[in-house]
Amino acid sequence: MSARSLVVESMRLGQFMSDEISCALHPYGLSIQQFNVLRILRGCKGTPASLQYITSRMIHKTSNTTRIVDRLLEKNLVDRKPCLENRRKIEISITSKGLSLLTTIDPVIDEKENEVASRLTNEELATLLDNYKKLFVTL
Amino acid sequence: MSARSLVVESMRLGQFMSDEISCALHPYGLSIQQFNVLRILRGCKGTPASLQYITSRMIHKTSNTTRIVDRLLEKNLVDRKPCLENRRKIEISITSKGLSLLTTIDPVIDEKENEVASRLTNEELATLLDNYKKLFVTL
DNA sequence: ATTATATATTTGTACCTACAATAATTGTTA
DNA sequence: TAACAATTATTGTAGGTACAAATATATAAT
Repeated sequence: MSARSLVVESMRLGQFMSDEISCALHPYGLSIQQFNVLRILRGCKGTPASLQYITSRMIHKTSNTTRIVDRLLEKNLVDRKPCLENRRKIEISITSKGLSLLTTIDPVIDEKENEVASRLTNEELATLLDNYKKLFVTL
Repeated sequence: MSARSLVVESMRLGQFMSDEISCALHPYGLSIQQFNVLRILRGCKGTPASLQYITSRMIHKTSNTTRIVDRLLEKNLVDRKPCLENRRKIEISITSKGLSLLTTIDPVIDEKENEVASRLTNEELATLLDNYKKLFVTL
């Protein structure tokens, strides 16, 4: 019986977290996936990323990264150039407009994350993350 | 730092659970949401449900239940009738075809749920569910 | 070198989510 | 009762997910 609860409540919690972040991002016109891609690109510190690399770091592994990047391009938050060494690849990088948008959003997301996490003690949080690891040993 | 992990890993876990179930449902041509609606209707034990009621019991609160029910109707898994007492409402019920499909699928889902849950001891599972409750006290 | 295979991205389609607007019906109230 | 508000469901639209197929390029094999 609690096997079912585990599955259902995990999905509910994931949805809850996703809703919290989506809602905080809404005023900035970014979806959670667009935000994610921007943060991945910032983490590259200037080195442009391929679509493949971005996809590998996303939560939804089968997201269609091409189309998410399309929307970031329309807003001039990222650049897209063909890769000269390997013409199958494209090089995607965050623009200064994208970086400054992230700088604005950062504290908002940090606060939201801390607010949610504050409902658990440090010990509870550590235990929870530990149990997560046991649950998806796959991959 | 682990505040961010909490949010991100909770989303990942939710996605993982959702993928596991979706994958198990795939051979039966049902999406996880369609399956959910069928199970909600079975729980009504003959009493037809309104769209509103179904929506209130779904994981994604803003799902467009009208359109999910449309797809179940096309497959003759549910019935839809206008409600005579309140003509704004409609009455949705599961058909015998829907019930027998659920009977077929039940053991497959049970096994999947048990398989995932078996990665934790009973005590870990109880602790996990307990922490979930602390996390979404909202609503 | 030509063919086959692998890699990297794009495109297509069905379904879903989120949000807003609309329409129909019912309830309330002045 | 007429006007206004609330309830219930439907429709519209933009963005996303999942899966499969297509395209282009690169690498390997014969």
